[in-house]
Parts: sequence; structure tokens; C-alpha cells
Amino acid sequence: MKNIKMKVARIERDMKQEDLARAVGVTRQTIGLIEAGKYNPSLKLCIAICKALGKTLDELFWEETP
Amino acid sequence: MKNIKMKVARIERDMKQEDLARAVGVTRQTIGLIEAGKYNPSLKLCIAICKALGKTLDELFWEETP
DNA sequence: TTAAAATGCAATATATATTTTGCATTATGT
DNA sequence: ACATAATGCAAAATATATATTGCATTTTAA
Repeated sequence: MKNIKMKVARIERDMKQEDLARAVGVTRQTIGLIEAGKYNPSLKLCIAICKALGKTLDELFWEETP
Repeated sequence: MKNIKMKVARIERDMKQEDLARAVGVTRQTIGLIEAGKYNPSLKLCIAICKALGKTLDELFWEETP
């Protein structure tokens, strides 16, 4: 399932996929695949993304995978 | 870092590690290692654990890995 | 409408989460 | 104190997240 909330939060901060990737220490492709719902990211990465985007786990990742 | 919140939530529900493991479809060892802070679980598994324990991601996993 | 940037996509390689099995240690109840 | 259940621990095997590279396609801005 696509993670539209994460994409919206990223765009709200005017960040490109590559900006977010650099901010959290992964590749641009990893960010793209998470937004596309094709990856099942690790908790640590989820938390790093949340902090980079000023959101919490519940705000970005809850109910993502029911 | 040990996930004491997860362990407390499990014990509140009077579940053994093996009970929780079966409820979320992983091994007892996986649950033990997550509680011991030696694993970096996947988002899907975190969500499954939350639902099994009646908690949210923020309640069990936030600030776990700063 | 073009050029450049951003994103999508796919194959292979690598790192690491998870499984499996077995045994040691600790907790729990009687 | 004893028996049993629950948990810890460790090695090898497997599954899967992530990296890397390269190119196709879409968006964006001039």
C-alpha cells in the first residue's frame, strides 16, 4: 500500500526524495520504494524518517499495514 | 536498547513471549530479541505487535532508537 | 516546448532480520 | 528444595531490506 502520508509530509517540508534520503542516511531508491509501498522498512528507519519530517510513527506509519 | 514498554504491555495482557509470537506469526526468539533490543524489527511486525497488545506505534516504539 | 531535475523501474550484490535447533539459565508454583 | 515453565543464548541457514548502477519516464521551470 502506498504511503501517501509520508509523501505529503515530505512535500510539505519541500524536500526531494534525495533530500530525505540523505537526511536519514539511506538511498533515494529506498525512500522511493517506501513511498510506493514496496518496502517494509525497519523501525529504526521509520523513526529516522519521522524525525526528519517532524512527525510521529502514528502520524506517518500507523494503519499502513492492516 | 531494551524495549521495556513492550515487555510491560505483554505482561499486562498476561502473555508469554511464545503467546505473542504465535499471535503475530513469528518465532519466540524474535520476540525475545526485540524485547532485548537486539533486533531492529520491520514496520509490519511492529504494527502486528501493537495490535496484539492493544497499543499504538508511538506507545510501544517511539523514542526507542534516538 | 525544451532542458534539466525528479522520480520510476529493474537486475544484481550485500547487509541484516528472522528461522531453526538445541541447550543453559532463570523464574514460578507446589 | 524440587519440578516445570519461561526465558536467554548461540550457530548456521534462509528470507528480505537496502545498496548500487544504469536507464526510462515524468515533472518542473524557463
